[in-house]
Amino acid sequence: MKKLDERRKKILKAIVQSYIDCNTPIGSVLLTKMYPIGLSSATIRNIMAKLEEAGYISQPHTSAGRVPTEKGYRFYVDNLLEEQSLTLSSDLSRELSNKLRSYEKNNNVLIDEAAKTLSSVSHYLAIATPPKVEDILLKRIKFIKYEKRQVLTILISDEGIVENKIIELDKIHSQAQLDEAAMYINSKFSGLSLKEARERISNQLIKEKTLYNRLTANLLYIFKNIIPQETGSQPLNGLSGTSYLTDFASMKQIKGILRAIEDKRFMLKLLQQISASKGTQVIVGMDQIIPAMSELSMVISTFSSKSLVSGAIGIIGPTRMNYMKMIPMVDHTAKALTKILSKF
Amino acid sequence: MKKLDERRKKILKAIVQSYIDCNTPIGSVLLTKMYPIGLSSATIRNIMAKLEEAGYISQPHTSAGRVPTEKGYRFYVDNLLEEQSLTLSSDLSRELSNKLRSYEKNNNVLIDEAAKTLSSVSHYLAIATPPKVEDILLKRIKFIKYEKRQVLTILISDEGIVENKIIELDKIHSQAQLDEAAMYINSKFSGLSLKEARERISNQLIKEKTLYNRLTANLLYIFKNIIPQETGSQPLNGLSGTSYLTDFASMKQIKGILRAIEDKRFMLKLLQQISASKGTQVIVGMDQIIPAMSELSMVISTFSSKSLVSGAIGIIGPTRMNYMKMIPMVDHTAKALTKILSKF
DNA sequence: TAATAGCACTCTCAATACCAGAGTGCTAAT
DNA sequence: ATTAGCACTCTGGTATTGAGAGTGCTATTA
Repeated sequence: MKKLDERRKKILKAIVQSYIDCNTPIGSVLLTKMYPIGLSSATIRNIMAKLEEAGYISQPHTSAGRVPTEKGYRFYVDNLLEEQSLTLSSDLSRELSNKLRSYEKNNNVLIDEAAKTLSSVSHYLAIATPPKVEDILLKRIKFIKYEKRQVLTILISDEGIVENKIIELDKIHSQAQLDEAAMYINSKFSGLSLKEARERISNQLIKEKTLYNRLTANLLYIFKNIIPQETGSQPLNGLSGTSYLTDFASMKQIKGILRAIEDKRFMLKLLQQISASKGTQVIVGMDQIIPAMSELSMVISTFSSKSLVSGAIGIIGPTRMNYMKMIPMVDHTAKALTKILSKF
Repeated sequence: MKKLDERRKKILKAIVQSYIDCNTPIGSVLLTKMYPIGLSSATIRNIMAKLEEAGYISQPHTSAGRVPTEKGYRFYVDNLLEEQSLTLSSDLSRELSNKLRSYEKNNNVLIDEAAKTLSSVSHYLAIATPPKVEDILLKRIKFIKYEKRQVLTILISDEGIVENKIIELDKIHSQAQLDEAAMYINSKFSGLSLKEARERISNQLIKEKTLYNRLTANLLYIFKNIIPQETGSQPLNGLSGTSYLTDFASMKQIKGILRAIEDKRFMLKLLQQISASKGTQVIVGMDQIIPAMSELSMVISTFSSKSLVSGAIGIIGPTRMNYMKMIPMVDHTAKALTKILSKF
C-alpha cells in the first residue's frame, strides 16, 4: 500500500497537482513539459502504467490522459503534502482572524460568521456544526416570579443563557419559595451536562417521589422539559457559500448536497466520522457518507470552547480541490474559533 | 390590453394549460387533438397569429409551437383562472392544517414547519419571512438582579420573550432600585413598537439628560442597545425544498436563487413588493426582482399574528407551474398560519 | 364571409460521418 | 534502463442529412 518508490511518488504528485490546476486528464507529454522531471514521456508512460495498475490513477478512456483516483488523492493528502508547504499567507491569516474577532459576543453569530468567511475565501461550501447542546455544562437554573402563577425559568451555562421560558404553575408561589426550590435544584444538578441532568432527573423523579415537596417536584419536572433536546430539526447553524455549488458540482451533486443539508441526519453521520479524531482532516470521496456525493471531498476541523464542548467547521468542494491551500485555511479558522471561544 | 374575445381567451387558456402540462411548445394540431374546441387547426393558427401579435404567446423559433409569454401567464392568472377551480382537495387541506397545528408552541418553529410542509407538497422551493422584529409591540421590560453588578434584562412582547441578555452595570444596585427604573421605563415605552421605542429613547436621551437619575439613564441606554435590529444578517427563517431546485431550475437560476437567499437583501425587496397588497398574489417572471431569475415565478401570501405583525410565506417555482394547484395551497397555508398565530 | 383543407416552406433535433488532436503501448535502438 | 519512433485508439467538434412538427398562405367550401 505504501511502498511507492521516490520516482513514482514524484510522478503521482505531479499528476495530482496538475490535474487540480487544469481540471483535465494529464498525459505523459504534457507532464514532461510542465514539470522539469529529468525523464522522457516514454518513461513517464511506463511509470504511469504501474501507478494505474496499483490503483492510484486511472484513464477515463483509452488514450486519454490519467486522472487521480480516490486512492490517489488519499495518498497525495496523506504522504505527499509536506508540512512546510501547508502555511497560510500571513495576509489571509490576519484577515480571517480579524473578521472573527469582531463577532466575539454571540456564539451562534460567531460560528455563522466563521462559515461565511471560510466560504468567501475558499469559494466552496462551508459548513459548521454548533457545539452539541446536550454537552453544555449547566451552571444554574433560576426561577423568577413573573405574573400571577407565571414563572420565568432560565437555564444558564458558562457560555451564557441557554434557554428561557415562561411557564405556568398551578398555584401562586412567592419568590422566596421559588428561590428555595432553585437552590435545592442547583445544589443537585449544577455542574452536570444538560444530558446528564435530564437523565438524573428522570431517575430521581421516579424513585423518590416523596422526597420533594409539591413545588420542587413540579419545578423539577418543568426543568427537565425545558432542557433543549437535540431534535435534529433545528436548522443547520453555519452554512454559507451554497451559491458556489453551481461552480463545481453537477446537478446530481447539488441535489444530494442540498438534500443532505436539509436533512440534518447528514450532519450526525458527519460528526460521527470526524469526532473520532481531533484536528484537521480530509475526507476524500464522500460517497461513503452520502451516495451521489462521490467526486466531492471535505476538509474539516474541530473546535472547542472553554468547557470542552466541541463543534466542527469545514468546507465541501470537488475532490480535485487545492488541498495545499484549503487545509491550512480550515485549520486556521478552527484554531481561531477555539481561541476566541476559550477567551470568552 | 384586455379586449380579447371569448374565442381567443379560450385558446390562450388551452395553450397555457397544455404548456404547463407538457412543458413543450404547443402546436395548432396538437391543441385540436387535446382540447375539444370545435375548430380546425387552420383556424387555431389564425388565432394564434393574432395572440402572438398581441404579445401573449411567442414562438421559440419559426415553425415550433407557441409558448406563453410572461404577459400571457399574467393574463392567465388574472383573468382565466376561475375562482371555483381554485380549491384545495379537502384531504390536502386537512393535512396542511393538521401538520401546522402540532407546532403551535413556538413561532419560529411553526413558520419553519409551514415552509417545510409547503415545499413537500408543492415540490418547489418554499420561503417564509418571519414577522418584522421591529414592528413587534413591546409589552414590558424587566431587570433582574443577577450577580453582583450583573443584571439580567428581558424584553417581553405579547408573543413572548423577544430578547434577553446579561449586562454589567458600573455599580451595585438593589432589586428595588431596578424595579423602580423598570416601572418608569415601562410607563413611558410599553405599547410602542420596538422601532418606535428605540427612536424615542434616542431623542429623549439627548434632550432631557437631566431628567433621569444615573441608574435610569444607564438602563435606558442599555435598553436601547438591546432592542434587536433588523440587521439583515440573520439567516432566513423558513426555507425549505432547496433540493427541488435541481428539478426545475437551470444552473444559472440555481446560482441566482441561492445567492439571493444568502444575501437577504432579496427578502427585503420581496417584502416591499408584496406588502403593498394583502392576500395571495402571483409574481410572474421574477427578473424584475432579481435578474437571472426570469422564467421563475412566485406565489406568495401574507399572514399575521394577533398584534397585526405580518410576515409572508410562499413558493418559488418555474413560471410554467400549475397555478391552479399552487395558489390555493399557498393561500390555505397562510390562512392556517394566521389562524394559529392569532389564537395563541 | 368565416372556417377549413391542402401544400410548400422552414426550422429543429437526432443520427451519421468525418477528421484533427492527444495519448497510449510496444518495439527497436541507444 | 531509458528513449525515440510508430501504429493504433478514442474523443470532441464540425458538417451533412433526413424525419418530424409546425407555420403561413391560398384556394375551396358551407
